[in-house]
Amino acid sequence: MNDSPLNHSGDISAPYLAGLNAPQREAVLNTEGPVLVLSGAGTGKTRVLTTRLVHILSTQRAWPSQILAVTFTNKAANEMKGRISAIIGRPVEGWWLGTFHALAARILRANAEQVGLKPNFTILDTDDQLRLVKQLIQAENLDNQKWPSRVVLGIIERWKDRGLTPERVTRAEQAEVASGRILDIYRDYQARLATLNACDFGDLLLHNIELFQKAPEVLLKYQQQFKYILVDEYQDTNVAQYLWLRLLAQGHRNLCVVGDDDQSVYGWRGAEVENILKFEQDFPGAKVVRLEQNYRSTPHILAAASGLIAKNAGRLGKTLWTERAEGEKVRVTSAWDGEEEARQIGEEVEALQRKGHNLREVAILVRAGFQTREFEERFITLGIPYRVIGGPRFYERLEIRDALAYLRLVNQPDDGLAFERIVNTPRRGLGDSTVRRLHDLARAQAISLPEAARRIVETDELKPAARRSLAGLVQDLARWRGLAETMDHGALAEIVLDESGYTEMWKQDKSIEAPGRLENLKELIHAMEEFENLGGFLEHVSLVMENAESGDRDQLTIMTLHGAKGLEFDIVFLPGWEEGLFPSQRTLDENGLKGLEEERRLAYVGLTRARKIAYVSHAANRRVHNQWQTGLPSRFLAELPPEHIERRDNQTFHRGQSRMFNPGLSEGRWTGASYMQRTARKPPPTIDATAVVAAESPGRYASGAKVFHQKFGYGAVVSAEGDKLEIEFDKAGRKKVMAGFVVPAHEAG
DNA sequence: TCGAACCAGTTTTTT
DNA sequence: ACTGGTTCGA
Repeated sequence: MNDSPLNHSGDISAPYLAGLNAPQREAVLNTEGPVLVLSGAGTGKTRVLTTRLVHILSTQRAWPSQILAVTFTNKAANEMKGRISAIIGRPVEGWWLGTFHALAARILRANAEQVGLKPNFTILDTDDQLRLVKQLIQAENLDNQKWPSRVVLGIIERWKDRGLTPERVTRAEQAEVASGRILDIYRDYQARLATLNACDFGDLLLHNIELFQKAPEVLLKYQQQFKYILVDEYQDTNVAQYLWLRLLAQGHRNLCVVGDDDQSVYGWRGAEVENILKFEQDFPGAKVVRLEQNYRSTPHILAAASGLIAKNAGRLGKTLWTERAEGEKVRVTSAWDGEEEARQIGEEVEALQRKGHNLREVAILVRAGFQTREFEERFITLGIPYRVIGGPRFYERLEIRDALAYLRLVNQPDDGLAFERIVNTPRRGLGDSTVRRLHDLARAQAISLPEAARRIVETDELKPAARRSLAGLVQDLARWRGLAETMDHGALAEIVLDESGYTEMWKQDKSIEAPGRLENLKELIHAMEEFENLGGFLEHVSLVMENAESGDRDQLTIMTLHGAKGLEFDIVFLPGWEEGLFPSQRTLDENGLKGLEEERRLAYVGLTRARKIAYVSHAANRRVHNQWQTGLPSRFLAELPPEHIERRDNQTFHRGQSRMFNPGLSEGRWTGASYMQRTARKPPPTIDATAVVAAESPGRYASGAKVFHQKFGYGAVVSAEGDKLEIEFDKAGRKKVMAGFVVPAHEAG
């Protein structure tokens, strides 16, 4: 079936093709050979993806089992499933449609022995990973202060993202981090995972790759099976995922990747924009389709976003256009501090409400999680219903992880990490010293921790009390395992939590969270009932667990820019556009220009979420970690094309504002940490209009001039450079301050 | 073994 | 300011 799809006259008139524009059709109909679909924001990407799958299926090019469709998130996978089943009129069954990790896990379960795992291997959660790494750091006598487990795990994960097993980490690279000590940890870590019959998320991919290399016949089988491969959000793939795809795609070479290089915002966790940038080289003869017609935003929003992203170098380049009516310009406002910014947005939201806008269609997109607080506080006082997306997930909660640890132990008797987690929860008098003993024994005998427990209770190694207690636990576990043979897993879970005393522990607990935790445990058991067996449930938990979506009530959404990728709203507020916060100083420090470009893409993502109106704002002062900082307007503000934005400065602030915008922000004159200065501890007062007006005439502060600052009090100018003053304050010491925020001392009042 | 006292580190997040 | 982790003393 290698002739052009266009020869199939039936294709063109198929009902599912109706309403697609020309490039979209091309993306759907070019089924053979490598295809790169560059889909800008709001160009109907998901529609193209699903239609393409339906097309392949309904022209009988392949069976569902011969199509591999890969997404990053379960949400995306579920959405795709839902849309496909809506078109084909039956549930999506027998498809290979899922996340990279879920699909890789499926392949790995079927071939686990080939890479030294048992098919019932455990997939570790982040918590397990961290505890493991911490143990290894201590065992290696590495300075825990200098190398916190989170950092070490991060390094290991970045290596894994790049497909580097310990043997493949280069010398140069290992020398960079703690003279190779981290590599030792990495090696230990992998060894421990092997003995635990466990793997982490990165391993799912790496073991697949190893499997494919070790067992070419297995690879061949999958290569032949997957006639068509489809990848969503290709710009977010890391090297390991790329290698995995490349291996699988070498059979039929029908690889279609969809993505947008301008929306690559996950570099910090290993994504490589380069994957999408070099797709045409990797897959010679690749057909490139550009989806550029935007169906989402107004021309002003689109132009503002396009103008901004045009500052990035090394793009594949797209020109988004729309047939939509002009709409409104992007509104830019300023505030004295974060509180005022929240107040302004709150007022605007109320105004929108009065105009009849549904709050479901309003979102506030922030750079960092801590920014949500100010808005929450404001909305509570105003009585505006809201929801914050991105809190702790159900399966990350303490009580859920504990309960799961019990269940994992029933499912996999040698799960050492689960054992360690619950050995003294609830309290059983089995503290550090006992656990250390178990570890020693386990290491000496090369057995698992639970196995060590099973053996040690047969000896007089432990004190009678500890021995009795541990023996009780060992017996319980064995008994539960026996029950698992015959009993429904939901009922079993209840018994386990009951008999272990875990439920009782929370009933006794008088803290305010305890009732909620008991609720969650009930919910957990409820969730289990939907699964065939315990193993299936645990797999689901580690790989496929979703946040329970709160219903679509009439409430506005607060979330991070990262979280908003792929979503859209009528009205979007983008607060906190200040140097240091957005672009984030840390990204700038760590990744330089590359980091800046990623931040800019994030800004682009934010703007393009809006269908009708986008509000951008910044505050001159902001409390971060309870310290007041003075922030300059983000350079991204200066990069928005002026003809597509509308300044909506409130009157008190207007004059000071214009000063803040002007001085050559886009010239990159100021770099690094000087963008944000740490200032005093007390909150800034509301702005005094006279102060701003007074500062209007430039150059009036000569060295030595006495000035007054709202926050710092009186001081003398040390030096002045344009708008930036360095001032020796009487009380607050030497600070760098914008001229707009001081008045001559004699005018202070 | 456990609670109180102290101390460091605070972006983004999925699987 | 707050949290989570570690350390120290009872």
